[in-house]
Amino acid sequence: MSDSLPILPEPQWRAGEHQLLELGTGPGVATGAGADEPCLRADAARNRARLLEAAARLVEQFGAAGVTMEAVAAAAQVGKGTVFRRFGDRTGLLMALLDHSERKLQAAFLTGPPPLGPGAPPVERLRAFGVAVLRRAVDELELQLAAEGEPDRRFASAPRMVLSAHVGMLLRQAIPGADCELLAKTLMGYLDPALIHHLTKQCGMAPARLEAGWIDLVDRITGGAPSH
Amino acid sequence: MSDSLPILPEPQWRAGEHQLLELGTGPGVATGAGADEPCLRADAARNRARLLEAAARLVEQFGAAGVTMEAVAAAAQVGKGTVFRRFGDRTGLLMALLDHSERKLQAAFLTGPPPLGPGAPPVERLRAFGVAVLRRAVDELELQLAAEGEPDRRFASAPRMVLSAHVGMLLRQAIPGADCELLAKTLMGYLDPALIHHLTKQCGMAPARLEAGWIDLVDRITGGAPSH
DNA sequence: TAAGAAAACTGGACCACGGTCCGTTTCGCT
DNA sequence: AGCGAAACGGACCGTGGTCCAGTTTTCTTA
Repeated sequence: MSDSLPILPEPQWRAGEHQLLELGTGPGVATGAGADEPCLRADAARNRARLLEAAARLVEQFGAAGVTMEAVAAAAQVGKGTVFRRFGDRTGLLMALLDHSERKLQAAFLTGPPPLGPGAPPVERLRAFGVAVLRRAVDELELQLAAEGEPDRRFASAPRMVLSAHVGMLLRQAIPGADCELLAKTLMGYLDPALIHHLTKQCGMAPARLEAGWIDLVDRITGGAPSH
Repeated sequence: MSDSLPILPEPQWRAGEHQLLELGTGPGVATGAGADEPCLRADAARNRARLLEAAARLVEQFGAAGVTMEAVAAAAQVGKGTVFRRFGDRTGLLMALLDHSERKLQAAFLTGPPPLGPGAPPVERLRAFGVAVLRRAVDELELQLAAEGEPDRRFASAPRMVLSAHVGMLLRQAIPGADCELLAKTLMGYLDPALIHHLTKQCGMAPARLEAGWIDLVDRITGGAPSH
């Protein structure tokens, strides 16, 4: 009975998608639509590119709501099944669309210049981190919102976990005695796209106030730890 | 052309649903399936009760995923359109299902005994509040998760806003100078059902640690404000 | 380098579910 | 009883997601 099922279709979407920390290869950020797909058949890679391009076109034309799996497939002249095979589900496609700026952010705080990157004291890096995420959010808000899938996958997504781990690391440096894992989740909660959307778009709060709120929050949580 | 549309279907689902603070009528908590629908036609009220009962049955039988609008309608011997007319959408139905415990919680911290209710110092009330929400979450986790609809409605839902407002009020008492609205959202983020699910079910974190984390968080944010 | 086989990919038919619409029925009031 | 408003119910639609038969690519072997 074990030979009838062909070893599971093997979810190979996720190959090359939002990987966690694989950016020790080159000096800077990937230059956009370069060669970043390691092991993908020629036609598959081609179709993947066409799908992403089509999806991006749909986004800027009709907004995130216009990114329908069938529409993307049609626009890319590809079968619907192909879209799902490549990206798993709608959420996966949207996340792939966000992947580029995601990596840019990761590179910035992992290997970039201070105060975001290494070199500055942790509390200062924390402050810069939040501001960077907030600024990035105001651009891609719609996409980021649409990319939030089921509630239980929100926190399990690779990009979110990278950010959370980074915050946790900085917190451990700033306040070694605390439960930094939990505090990191709290800080990340402040940067939830849905919250940002709610506060800026529905409550009409100015982004500057959000940034100030982040600074204040970091200071409170780190309890006036030495910032330099 | 203006007489053809009957003045808008008038979204009267929400009548009697998760209202904000209407609980000054009785001494204690509503006794379950009592008379809490003010203005609803007889057949409508009857069907509403049948629908809720059917939905609850489905939840305990197949879990929240089993609460399909068609299944609920069928189980209640009612047309599908009726379900939508009454509850607006799936989210509305799930929220109605949670309404009861929601009101119990609200009553507890609004008019109940200290330390949750009025009478205790604000910081202490904050601590008790978080613990209460965390404890409630471990029961209804699945339902609460399922009831989270679109990301942009998460923060706009009436129950969530009530809790947030309450936390904000306590914070204003504890730390008058701060941006308490923002800090309240942060604290509420810690109590996000999706986060609780992630930490307890996916990361295997013990609820006790979450509760301790809440206490710590409150203390950090209120900056050692007098707790008595 | 050519041929053959296995693995991987493709694409569209198919399904389930959320949500809408509108003709029909029931209720509550006078 | 009669009337208008409200509620009912199920046909209908769009979309996310699955499945599998057929095709293409790549690997192996000669």
